[in-house]
Amino acid sequence: MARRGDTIELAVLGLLHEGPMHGYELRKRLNLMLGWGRVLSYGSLYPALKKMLRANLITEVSATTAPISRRPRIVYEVTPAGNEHFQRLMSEVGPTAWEDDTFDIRFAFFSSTDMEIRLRVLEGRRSRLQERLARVQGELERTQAEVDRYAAELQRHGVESVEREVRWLSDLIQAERGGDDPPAHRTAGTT
Amino acid sequence: MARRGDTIELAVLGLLHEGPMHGYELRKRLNLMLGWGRVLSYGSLYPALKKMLRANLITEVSATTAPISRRPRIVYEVTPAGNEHFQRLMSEVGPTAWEDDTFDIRFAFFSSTDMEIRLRVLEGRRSRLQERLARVQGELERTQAEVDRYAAELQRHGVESVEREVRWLSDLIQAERGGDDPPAHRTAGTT
DNA sequence: GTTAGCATGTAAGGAGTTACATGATTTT
DNA sequence: AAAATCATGTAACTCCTTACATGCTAAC
Repeated sequence: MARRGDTIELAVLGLLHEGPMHGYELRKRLNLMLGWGRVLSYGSLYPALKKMLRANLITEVSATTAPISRRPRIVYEVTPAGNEHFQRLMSEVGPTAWEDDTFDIRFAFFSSTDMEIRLRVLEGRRSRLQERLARVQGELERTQAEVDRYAAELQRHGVESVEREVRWLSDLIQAERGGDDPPAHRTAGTT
Repeated sequence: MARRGDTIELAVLGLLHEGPMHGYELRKRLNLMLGWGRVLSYGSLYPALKKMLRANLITEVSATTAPISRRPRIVYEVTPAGNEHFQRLMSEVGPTAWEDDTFDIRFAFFSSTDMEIRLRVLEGRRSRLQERLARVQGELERTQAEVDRYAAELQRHGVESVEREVRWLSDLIQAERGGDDPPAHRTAGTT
């Protein structure tokens, strides 16, 4: 049930979807992919991998194309169970499912799910943002007594950013619905 | 030296700058102010307040305007030591000082510091973002082999957002330098 | 041959959340 | 009088980061 810390699990399963990989590489790819927030450390990746091994979500694969002499790199592969788990995590709509990190990871691996789920995630994220927007703007109207200038500017910028993201999500939702080639540039004027 | 968890401390001191407040209210104000990221819980606020009491950064103040019958609300006030600490934290440029949360809090309390520090923080944040931008774009050129469509769209959106923030920061820096009234646009002449 | 980067791991600790526990006050 | 909200707190737990520990391989 989509606990907070399943983020790594989701990311690892998603990446391994592209093919077998070892820990070090997994970490690099991930940090590049989510380079704007926090960065993943070995201290959390390796234990997570072991845990996933034990849970039979991934298996070690003995170097297919590996030159023999290298330091024993442990290459992992998704198991069928892992795949199921991935699909389940992707489709789950727990309370934390729309938070920033979680959303980004889900989005990054959209290719590995179907449209139904993509739409659910996109729409869920959008409503969540719109709720926040409404709440903040409502509370601002009531509390507006004395607003510090800088604090106000921060608010304004925040609101603007969220509004931008809402528009972005709307475009993506339309693209999904219209069956367009996923995202990139919106072609003008289809419904 | 600006550890990660001084965030709450900074926020509390900054808010109490506006006048005495009790815990519950502190929390509400804070969550409104930083409503877009994580939300502060009692479980972290109250212990932090106690710790700050012990460190003599704040003191309990026995209800100035308080109607007597209410449940004993513990109202806090900044001490001179707390004020010094606040100023020190604000001006400190530790490795975590430019991360999202920390930056937002600092920015929100800009009114309580002087321009020199404001510029340092704004410029620091901007360079940090520009570095990230350069690094990511560099790595993208090298790794460009097969980029998944959705992953690429996420990247694009991320880059765009960061670029926007850089422009925002640049405007603010110019305003500070020019001695303009702080931010982008000014609500008619209050204060 | 020594530094830099690849590669895997562990132990300790920080920071904050959840859930629990309590009780007053205001609103319905 | 019940429900909501104000108000303060504690304990357990989760997740992650930091720092440490190790050793191989490539480049200079």
